Amino acid sequence: MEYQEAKDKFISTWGSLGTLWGINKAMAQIQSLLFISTKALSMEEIMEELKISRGNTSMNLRQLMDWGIVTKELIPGERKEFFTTEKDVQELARHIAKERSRREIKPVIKILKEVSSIKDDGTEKTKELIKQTKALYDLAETADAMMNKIVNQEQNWITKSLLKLIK
Amino acid sequence: MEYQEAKDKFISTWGSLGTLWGINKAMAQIQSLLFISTKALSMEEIMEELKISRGNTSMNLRQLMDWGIVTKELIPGERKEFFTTEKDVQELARHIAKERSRREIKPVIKILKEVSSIKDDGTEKTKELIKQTKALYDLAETADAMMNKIVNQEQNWITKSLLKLIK
DNA sequence: CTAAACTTTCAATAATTATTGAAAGTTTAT
DNA sequence: ATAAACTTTCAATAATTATTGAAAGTTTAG
Repeated sequence: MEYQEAKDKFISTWGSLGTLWGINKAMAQIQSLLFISTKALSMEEIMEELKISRGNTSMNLRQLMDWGIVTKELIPGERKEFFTTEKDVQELARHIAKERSRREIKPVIKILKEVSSIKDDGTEKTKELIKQTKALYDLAETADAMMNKIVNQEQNWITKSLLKLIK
Repeated sequence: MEYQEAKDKFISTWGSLGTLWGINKAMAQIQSLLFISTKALSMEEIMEELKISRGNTSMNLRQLMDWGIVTKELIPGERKEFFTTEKDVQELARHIAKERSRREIKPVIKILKEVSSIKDDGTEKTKELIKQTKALYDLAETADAMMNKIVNQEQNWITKSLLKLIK
């Protein structure tokens, strides 16, 4: 496999994975492109490379910046803006996990808490609703806390101990 | 908040969360409904409750069965089929994690391995592609292994206790 | 200040994905 | 074997989501 084929394969795979995780294709592809680029890219270069429109590029770059994984870089003497993504995978994972927790998991946990706190009127169906949503609440809380803990630790400590556990 | 409101809130929240995770709305809603139901439900009851068509119900029940989180239950003397979901949240999480790993994560890991194994032609861009996809590969492998480990903990615990009992 | 260079916005449109419902298929009771 | 009870399939359609491109907005050089 040559460079170009490998590059295209990577970008399209990452793009389709993004879709499954609630991130749209263009957004995931722009991030992939930046991730393997050796230099910051301009909007023009991104459009050209991925064959997407100016508007699409602009909107998705903004979203990536909102997620905190892409940053503008001003190059002296250049009028246009250049973009780079976080290059360290650990840091990237940390950002993504943090955002997903904030945007998706936390709001669900809040609803689960509300639902599991309704007053028990003694009927079987109410008892079941309370019991099951309480169990989900506990699971979601634990999973969320665990994810944040893992993702916020210093790389080596956690990787080492987990690798020990796994192996 | 009364029972009906809490129930609706739970089903719609869970439904919209599903969408974010690559599971469609109807599928997530059917699972939620079964999750808080005190008894197995027929297709008729599910359609009625969620206001969805017969075809939609049938297709999504099948998908849920493919995921291994819903099962058919035959009730003696009844001609129609009844459905239940896994009621234990740990077991549910285990199933979902296992399926996601198999369907989404493993295939991506495979591509990452391929891409990161292209021959190094000495150019900077090839070196960068190899370096970055290799880093992602390591991260994905670790994360996947970790997830499976965590999610299988409960089972291991149970397995261990059972083994003790048997021996 | 003005014009060129560049970015953002957003209504229109395209692409994708979910849903319906009726016909075809299957199973079971008699 | 047949008819009723039930489930599945799938082409048509609806709903949702992504993308375009041109107009409006912004910044900077001169």
